[in-house]
Amino acid sequence: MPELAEAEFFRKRWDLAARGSKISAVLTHDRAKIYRGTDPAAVRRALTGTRFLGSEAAAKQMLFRFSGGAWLGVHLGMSGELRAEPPGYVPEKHDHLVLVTAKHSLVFKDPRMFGRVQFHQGKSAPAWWTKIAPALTSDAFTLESVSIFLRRRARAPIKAVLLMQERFPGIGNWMADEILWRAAINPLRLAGSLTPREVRTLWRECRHVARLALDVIAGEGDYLPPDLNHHIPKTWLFLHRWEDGGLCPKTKTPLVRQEVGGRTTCWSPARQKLRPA
DNA sequence: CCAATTGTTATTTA
DNA sequence: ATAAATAACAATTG
Repeated sequence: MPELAEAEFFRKRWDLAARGSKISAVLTHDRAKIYRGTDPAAVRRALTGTRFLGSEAAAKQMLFRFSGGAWLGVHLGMSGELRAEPPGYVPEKHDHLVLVTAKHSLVFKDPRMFGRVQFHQGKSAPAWWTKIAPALTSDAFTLESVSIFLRRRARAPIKAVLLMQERFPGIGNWMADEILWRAAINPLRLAGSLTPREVRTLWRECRHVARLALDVIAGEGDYLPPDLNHHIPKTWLFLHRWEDGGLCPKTKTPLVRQEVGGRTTCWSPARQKLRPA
């Protein structure tokens, strides 16, 4: 489920519920694959008794910071979610990690277990966090960096290239389709075939969709929408991409679905032509 | 039983 | 050797 805006949504859920609180207990499903490379017993030991100091989201990941130099990383994979439950919550089958505070139980649920928990103890943030590419909304995400990247991936479909996290951190399947639809670029076009004008439009729409998605899905300030898709406007491709007989919100013509870059891709043939106009 | 799912990574192919 | 395509991972749902 989660792409960049969803990661921010779930981060805020834990943060607004329990930032500043003491962790009184940590519950783990020790056999769960989300702990690959991490020892759940060590996480329990290290976090119990600490205070939850703050958090950040970047790309599709979240970093939670605790007193004593403890850092908890969460990647939600395909089916992960974070919730804040009342105290006394009893973990269910797929609740692989629960941080207990006086007022809430912070739950990480992930049925498919493509998600991941990482842990680090130290003064500064761990390398697996700091090496994440600069955010789409930051000044470091430049037109030139996109242009160079597209040239290096010239023979791959642009849809597949947008999914590459080392240049487009946090873009997943639906965001890639939304960006290409807004930019009026066919997902099958090879990255190296885009005109300089198209590359600029694509770059601008990456930033635009990232900003819109963050505002609409994760809210602003201390406001958190009641659920992920609560405020998504009908004008977005997002709300029509899985409908049977779905229509393009801009052209009112039928949408098409086809596998591109290994993912089911939705686009509007009337708007996104194979040959540039 | 078959196919599907908003992700990542190892392996295979070109 | 490099880059792109494919399979695999796991669980659930239709």
